[in-house]
Amino acid sequence: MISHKIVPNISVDCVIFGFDFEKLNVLLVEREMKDKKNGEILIKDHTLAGYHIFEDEDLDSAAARILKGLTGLDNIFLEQFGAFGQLDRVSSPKDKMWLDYINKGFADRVVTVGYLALIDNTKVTLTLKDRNVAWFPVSAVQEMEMAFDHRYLFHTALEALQRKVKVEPIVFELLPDYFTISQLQKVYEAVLGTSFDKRNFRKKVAQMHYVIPLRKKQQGVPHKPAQFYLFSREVYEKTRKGRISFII
Amino acid sequence: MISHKIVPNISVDCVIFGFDFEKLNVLLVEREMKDKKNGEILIKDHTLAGYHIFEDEDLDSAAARILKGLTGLDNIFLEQFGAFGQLDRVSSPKDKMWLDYINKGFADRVVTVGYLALIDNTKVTLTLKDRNVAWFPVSAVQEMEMAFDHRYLFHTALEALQRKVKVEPIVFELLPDYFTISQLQKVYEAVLGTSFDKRNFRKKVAQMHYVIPLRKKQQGVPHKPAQFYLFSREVYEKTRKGRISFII
DNA sequence: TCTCAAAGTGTACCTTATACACATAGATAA
DNA sequence: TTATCTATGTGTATAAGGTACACTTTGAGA
Repeated sequence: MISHKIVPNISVDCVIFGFDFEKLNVLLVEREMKDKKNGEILIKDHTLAGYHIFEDEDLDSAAARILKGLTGLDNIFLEQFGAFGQLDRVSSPKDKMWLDYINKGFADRVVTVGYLALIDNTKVTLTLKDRNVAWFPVSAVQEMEMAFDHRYLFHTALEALQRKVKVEPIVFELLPDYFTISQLQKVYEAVLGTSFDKRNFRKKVAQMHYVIPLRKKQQGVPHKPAQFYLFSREVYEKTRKGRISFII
Repeated sequence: MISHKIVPNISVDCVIFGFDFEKLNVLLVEREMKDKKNGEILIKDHTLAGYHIFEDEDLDSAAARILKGLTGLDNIFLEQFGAFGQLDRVSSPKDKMWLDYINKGFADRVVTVGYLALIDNTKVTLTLKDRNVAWFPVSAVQEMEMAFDHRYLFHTALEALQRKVKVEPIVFELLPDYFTISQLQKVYEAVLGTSFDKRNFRKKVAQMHYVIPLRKKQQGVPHKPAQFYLFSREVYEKTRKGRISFII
């Protein structure tokens, strides 16, 4: 195992979104610091999954490394949503105390690059069991204690996700390979915080030729079983319409 | 005048777009290095407007500083389009030689944050007169020698611009305060590399209530004088429709 | 007053968006 | 075996927006 030198003033933070067929969640790491003498809890809050980059890796690799370390998953949808370099972003008293405490040679001034990750919840739930890492509903984040500027990063990531979802077929990254139309509708609703008419939604899906029905249905559900579909990126690329319709 | 310490491994690069009522242009800086003895030209190419950030400024300020230094302009539209940290982005032989030559204490490994700037050409043409800085048609960049990974940054910026233009009213940043509908159409065409039907375009503009006709017309033109319009961000904010129409 | 050049205008057709209510399949329990 | 439950799955009418297409108008300058 090679040990890598970190770049003390550049980091990568991942906002990892997951969908549990009900709501949108985000993966957060618990941060806890106790007084060495009396065990009093001095810090207890949450951070995004992030770390400094290594001298011999590029930004995307750093993000992928962090994601793999946390979830065990490779080949995850991962995309930058911004770089953040406010002078005071790691310098609240609490955060300074934390940086002293862990003492890893990070700089006072750190520019971080934010990455947005989308993962299929069903693939990762188990892996996390015994770590200080957990899923939280996106709606809960606003009331949580967050380290550094991570609440802000989170919001920026969510906004980026909402923007992208309307323009690129990325919700599929949040679903398993096979999914039903209702599930697809629910992801859109969860991400955008809206709701759609079922019939109109299905009409739209019918025009997405890259959402392909399978010869497979749900089994064992106490109601009419739903048909499964899959997303074909190949068909998407071939049939995408470069519609120019600028905003009014 | 305070002298600032630079951060040796973080920089900001600005892709500055301008529009001359004909085509889209980009502002580039000429880079030249001559052999100290015989005067032979060893490097002659172009770079984006960029520099390392200072220890006491954030990313946005660094970009604004660079823009101001080059154009003399404040309050310019400026938006990140990505962070770039490939290991080899500043390490071609030519670029290494250049970094040795200017010898400013930059690191071998530099992460840069790309900023996209949009400016009204008419405001800046004069200021640049006697500098090694000039406008180049966007279409010419692919055949130009470019330093570092600046051609790639440029392309990424252009794509980001094309995406944003469809979704946000930012083309107005490329026009003077008063403009005609034809000029507006030409910016869209120049940015997107397409052309539109005049009547349909005007119908669209008629629905953009934030493009407001003035009691003012062109003068001295050898044809029917066009009416001037202005862009009102205030009206835009109030009347924008949050249309959700995800892509098929 | 004629010419030139770009500005400015309208209509018909097609595609997409929206609003809205009931029948269907399979599992479970009586 | 029949009834009940629950989420799936379907169609139509209207409004809004997109697209294709050709001629008239204004003012400057010759």
